[in-house]
Amino acid sequence: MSLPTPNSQPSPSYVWDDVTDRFLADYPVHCAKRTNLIQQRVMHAHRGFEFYLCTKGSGTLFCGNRMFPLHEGTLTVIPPHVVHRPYTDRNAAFHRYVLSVDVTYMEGLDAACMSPAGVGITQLLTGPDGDGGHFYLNHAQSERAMALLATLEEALAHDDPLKPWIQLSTLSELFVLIMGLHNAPQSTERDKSAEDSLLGDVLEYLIANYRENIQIEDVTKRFPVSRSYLLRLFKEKTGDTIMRFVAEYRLNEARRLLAAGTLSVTEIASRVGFGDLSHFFGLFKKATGLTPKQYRDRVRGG
DNA sequence: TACAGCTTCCGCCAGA
DNA sequence: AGTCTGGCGGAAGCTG
Repeated sequence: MSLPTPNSQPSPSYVWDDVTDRFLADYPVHCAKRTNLIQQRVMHAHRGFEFYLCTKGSGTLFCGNRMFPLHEGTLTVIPPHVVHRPYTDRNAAFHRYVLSVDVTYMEGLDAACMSPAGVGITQLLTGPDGDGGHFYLNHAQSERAMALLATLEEALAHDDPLKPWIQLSTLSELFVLIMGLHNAPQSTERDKSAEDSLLGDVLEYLIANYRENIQIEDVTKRFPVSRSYLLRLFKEKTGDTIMRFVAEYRLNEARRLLAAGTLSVTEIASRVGFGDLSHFFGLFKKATGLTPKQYRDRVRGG
């Protein structure tokens, strides 16, 4: 993504999903098949890689500044510090493997194994634009990826003396599989519908302009579809309305600035696009349970 | 895809 | 001056 900071200034304050971070500190590699409803329904980021293989159902994954369709056989690589959020129908089954790998583990792999060009797996998986990747696996690739993840999940669940080796071998094969997908870029565009393309453009516009006074009318004028169609499509694909999406994005940026900088609350509200302070305070408290100043004091105090 | 009518919520303002 | 709350009108959003 091209969020302003994560990759250039990794800051603990930016990574508000510190639950995952603490978990990864204790368990650098974690893999689980999940069939429950998605719990994490806010935009978040953490310091580990996340590999997201959808095995049943459908949805959408907001990742960086892009929106990827999720359905059986899609695999998404989410690099550290990239803000993401899955959206799925709350009433339909959605199965996925979620593999998390801490950066320290990846750095260990880089130290042990470097390509002839001097490029490590961390850099390869992160990709040139820092956004990771999104792939459509064919049946054989999907079956192989699922088998690897199932083996890894099983190995991690037991105290087997071979656990580190199984971990290493399954991850290695998975990474090689992913790098093969990287080298076949045409497959990433397969099945990409006009709707997904439009939605991607809309997201790009919203993220590029979130600091401005965005109005629905400006958005609908910019894209060659009707207002009602755009609102409906956005809600259907993301689960959020356009203005809620923008508000959430602004709040995330405000949290980062509150924790990281010395700007006043008023200045931060203005910088992230909240023209109205009372509205900012209201939304912030609703999202965090704290006023902006309380949030800053708490984060910086400990 | 467009429209209309209704509900929700954003942004302006005043004030603590 | 900066932070925060609450009321109100209009814009945004939802749905048939």
